[in-house]
Amino acid sequence: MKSDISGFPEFLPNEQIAFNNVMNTIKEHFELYGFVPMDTPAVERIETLLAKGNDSEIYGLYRLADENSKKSLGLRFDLTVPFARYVSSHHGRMIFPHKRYQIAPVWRGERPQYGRYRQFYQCDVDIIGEDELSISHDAEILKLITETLRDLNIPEFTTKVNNRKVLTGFLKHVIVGEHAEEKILECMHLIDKIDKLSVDEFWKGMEEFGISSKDLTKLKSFLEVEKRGSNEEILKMLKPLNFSAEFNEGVSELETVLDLLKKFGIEDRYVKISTSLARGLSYYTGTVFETSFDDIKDIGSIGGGGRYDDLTSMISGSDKKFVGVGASIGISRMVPKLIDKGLLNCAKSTTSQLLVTVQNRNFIGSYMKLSGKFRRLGIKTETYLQDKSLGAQIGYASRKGIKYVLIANDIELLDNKAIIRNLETKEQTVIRTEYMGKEVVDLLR
RNA sequence: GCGGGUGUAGCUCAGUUGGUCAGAGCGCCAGAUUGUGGCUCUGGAAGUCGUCGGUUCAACUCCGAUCACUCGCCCCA
Repeated sequence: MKSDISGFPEFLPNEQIAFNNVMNTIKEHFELYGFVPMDTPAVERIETLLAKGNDSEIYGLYRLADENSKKSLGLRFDLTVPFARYVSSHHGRMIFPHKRYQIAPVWRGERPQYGRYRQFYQCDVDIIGEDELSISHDAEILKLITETLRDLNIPEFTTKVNNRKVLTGFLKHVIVGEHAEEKILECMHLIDKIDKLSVDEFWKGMEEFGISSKDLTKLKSFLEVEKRGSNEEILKMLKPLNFSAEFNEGVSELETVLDLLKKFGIEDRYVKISTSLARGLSYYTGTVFETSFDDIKDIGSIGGGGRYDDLTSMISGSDKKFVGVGASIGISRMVPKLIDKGLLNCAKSTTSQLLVTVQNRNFIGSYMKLSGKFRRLGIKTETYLQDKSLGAQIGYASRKGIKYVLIANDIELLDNKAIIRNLETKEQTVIRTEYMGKEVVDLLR
């Protein structure tokens, strides 16, 4: 992937087609589950953005042209904050549970590097309810994400699942005193990074939270549970730990979600309990999950999400409570990687199915009319309008990946005859062009 | 925000201690092949060597500045 402006990727035609195919597949799956499209402005008020992110994440701070106005806008850095704002301003006219998806670019003011951009697409799905939302939706979202990724024909992937209450239920008991809440959050983030750190680094970091050595031993065995077997076995080991009521609730929710997934027909191999998974975002309160490729480790996660018990409180002070569960797929990171590795088909530099070649330019109108007949049959058709030899015209089709060319000289044209050549098999078929129907559509498939 | 690297044709890059060093491969265009692409062969177009300044008889080569891109860290998708 090359970008002329650092962090703002651009694709060549064949890559863009591959990217859009991925995006369309995701969109189709989201809609198959009844999620409605949603779009919001690229900018939000700075106050809204700062309610969640920090300054460095907001790429480009724009002040409105009116110098007297104190209002300033910034580019969104995710799709959740705009969604929260949207809900808090339109909830009176929305129907709950509300299911929406949004596939759109976001911008971040971070330094770019491989697999990390300043502009990238997020594919978000969320289900949001007023006051409460069945935990079945957690499983539904996981099912949707799993099926979507599965149907993308990408390499093997696994989704790690956990429940925030499992972690907080434990940590609340071992981290107490001043600033306990912040420390718990920090501690969770450290636990989340356990795979990236060395054993020494990790436990050295843990010491800073003032956890007793007895509790650290507990934590250690707890974190190692995930390495010991199947989800069922892990749950069996977690239950008797009985760290606190909240912990038990988390384990029970985790069990419910996994049980539902089984009932919903999602195979066990796609989902794996990970007791160390927390995810960075602070608003998650229950189920959390994160998906990565099994064999491609250097790009991090390709998607993730979770449950949040209070979406809009960070935006508005209203007493209304909106509970949601959502997920996001990071296609801007995933697609270029798959292209680099040759794991995504990007042989075609065109969406055309047929090229109508032009041999006698005096009949250009007839060729165009003929093209129109194919278009009305739903066949994506190009007419070759440059003054080049037939060989060059076919070469053009071949290089772009157009599978069929139509060849006809003026005599054939007047006789309502044409040759359809399949460039992959070299097969040629003579067709009649006055009344074309299903047989032509089948031929060009 | 902090710390490295690189900048020569559309792309990937080579250019020896400053002195025919402005090159190769791929791609592109044309022809061999007057209705039919990929292969092969032949020929062709294409670069103010990132930019500005300095050192020198001489700079793609050395020095400085600047811009751009890039890789790590932080953070994230």
